[in-house]
This record gives sequence, C-alpha cells and structure tokens, in this order.
Amino acid sequence: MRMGQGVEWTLHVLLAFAWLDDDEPVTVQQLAASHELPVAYLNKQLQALVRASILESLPGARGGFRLARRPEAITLMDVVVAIEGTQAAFRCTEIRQRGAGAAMPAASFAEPCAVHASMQRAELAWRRELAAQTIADLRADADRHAPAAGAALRRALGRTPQRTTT
Amino acid sequence: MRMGQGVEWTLHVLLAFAWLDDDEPVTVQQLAASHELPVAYLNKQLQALVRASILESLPGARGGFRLARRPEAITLMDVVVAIEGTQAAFRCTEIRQRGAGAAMPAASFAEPCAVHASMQRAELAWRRELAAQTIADLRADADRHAPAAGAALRRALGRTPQRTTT
DNA sequence: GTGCGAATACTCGGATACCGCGTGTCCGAGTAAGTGAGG
DNA sequence: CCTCACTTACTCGGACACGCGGTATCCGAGTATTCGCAC
Repeated sequence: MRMGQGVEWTLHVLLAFAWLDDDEPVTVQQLAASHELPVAYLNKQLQALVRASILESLPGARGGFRLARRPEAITLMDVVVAIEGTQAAFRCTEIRQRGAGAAMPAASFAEPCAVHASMQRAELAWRRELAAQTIADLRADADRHAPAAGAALRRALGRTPQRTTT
Repeated sequence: MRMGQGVEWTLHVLLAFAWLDDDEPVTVQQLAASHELPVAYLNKQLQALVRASILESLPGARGGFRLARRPEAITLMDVVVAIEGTQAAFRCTEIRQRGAGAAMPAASFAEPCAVHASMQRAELAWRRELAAQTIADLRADADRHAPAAGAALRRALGRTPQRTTT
C-alpha cells in the first residue's frame, strides 16, 4: 500500500501558504522552486486542491494560487481526499458471496461483511485522526520545532524583504 | 491510495481456517474454490503468510496449508504487514530540506518533519485499530451476523459430512 | 495630460507519453503416500 | 504376513509476462498588464 507523493507535496505547499499569511497569489513556479519539485506535475496536484476548494487560482499575469479558506478550516483529511480520492483503501469485493457462499440465501448478506467492517473500522480511526488536524496545527507544530523555517520560506518566496530600502 | 486485494483474500482464507478449527491441512485449490479466486495467485499470497509465520505449509501428497498459530494470536495488523509490507503508506522524502530549507543549519532538521509526524500519527491510529482485532474476533463477528456461513464453508471444504454413511 | 485599444507576456488547465508495481500465470523441485515384490 | 524400495501423483515455491494507475511532461486557452497612440 502506498500513498501518492502528491499528498506530501501539497501539504508542504499548504504549510507554506500558512506561513505567508496574506492573500497575494503565488505562482506554481515559486512554490515548486521552494521545495525543488517538478513544476508541471506540482501544478497538476494543485489543480486537484482547486477542485476541492482548498486553493483558488488567479489566471493571467501576476496570477497564481492562494488559499481559498483559512488554514484552520483545512484539515489533513480534506487534502488527502482531494489528492487520493474519496474511495477507501480497502475495497470489499464481496467474495463471501462467491464459492461457498453462493449457496446461501440472499438474506444472509444483509449485514455487512465482517472482514469489510473490521477494515473499515481501522480506516475510520485513520480518517478521524486526519480530520482532527488542520493546516494551522501543522504550522504551529513546525514553528515549535523549527522556528526559522517559516522565515526561510518567506524569504525564498520573495516576501518580507530583509530591509526597507527607504 | 489503494490496498492490494491480497489482504481481502487472505483475511477470508484465515476466517475459513478459523471456522474449520482443526489441524488438517487444506490445499490452496480448495481454498481458492471456496471463494472463486485464481488458484495460482492466491497461492502466491499465502506464501507471504507462511513467511510471516501465520500459516504453515505441508508439502507432498495430502499436504496443504494450516494455521501456524491460534486464531486469537493472529491480528489483522499481522496480515496487513505480511501482505502489504512493513513500510508506511505515507513516505516522507524530506523535501523540507530541499529548496528554501537548504540554506538552514543542519540542526534545524533534528526534529522530525511536522508533516511526516502528523501523517504518522494518523497511521498509528490505523495500525492500533488493526492490531486490536484478531482472526478470532472476525469469526465471532461473522458468526453473530451470519450463523450459517461457517457451516456452509465447512461443507464446501469437504469437512463435517452431513451424514455418516454407516 | 488623459483615455482608449491592441499587443504582449505571463498565468493556469487539460490532453498526452512514460514507467513501476500490483496482478495473473506458468512450470519445476520436493515430498509423502501408495504399491508391488521379495523375504 | 511383514518390510522395504520404487513409482507415482500431488503439493508448494519461485521465476516469468501483462495491464493499469501513478508519474512526468508538454502545449494551448485565457487574462491582467503594459505600451503606444489619438484626442
């Protein structure tokens, strides 16, 4: 089982947006450069976030991406669903009804498959944990452990000039 | 993100073993037929369970597979690890150190990546839930919701003949 | 000086190849059982 | 009748193709800016 790396990329991108803390759009080129990622492919992933109303895109010159909601209103669950899709990792194909089960009355399968239920229970715990954490929490954690990271990223994106020239 | 279907297959197979409740080996052909699964590919999956010491295989005529431990001692986590491997679904590639982070002192990365930590927390909850359920629990759930399933499966595997001929 | 209009350069967006991993299959090594002959 | 060795048939086990989804890339549609010109 493997999660697409788009999740990692977009989470870092959203963390960057949380650090920027303004409404100025950022181009995908800047975002890609700030983490040395393939520009075009990152763009594709960000489109998924736009479709999920996590980011919004501004076309044209001086365009780019910016957050569509506040960081506190974006959960990790939202991001995972936006990138990986809504389907569960474990997919019950109802093999209990095939083979030996084929001879049983249809009413026997009214209750959900026990295997399915157990796996679903585990995934529910996973989802619950993801939904409990927001991008704002992520920023708070990062600031706590590496206070300089936010400033470094702002500098890489050309924000917060080190000195006002006049 | 998608989990290999081998997990579903092997869980149903282990549930079947829990229903049989004896030490007689069962051939992969019988097991595959009992759920209409591809014989050879199921065999491949079962080998993974053997490597994980969940099943044991008996070669030669009248051989087959049987449980290596009691159903209460086999957790869903064991099965998932045996089939899917031990690696986590989310893999941190430390992109925080690339791009903007490259200019930061190495000591900044002593603490784990915040993104990584958050995703790991969620996966831990998932693992914990998987580890809390055993094959025996699975059988208990199945018996509760569909009491006839166990008998049907035993019959399909040629056990518990309906009538003693003499 | 000011308003307007077209050219421009920059942005995102979706359509298009590539590749690795899961899926599926096959045949060979190994072993326990069965069988026949010999004692 | 018992023992033993051989044949046999069956099992698992790993090595070999196939296909799909994620990965990566490119070029086109669209828009805000910008420059030049007319008034």
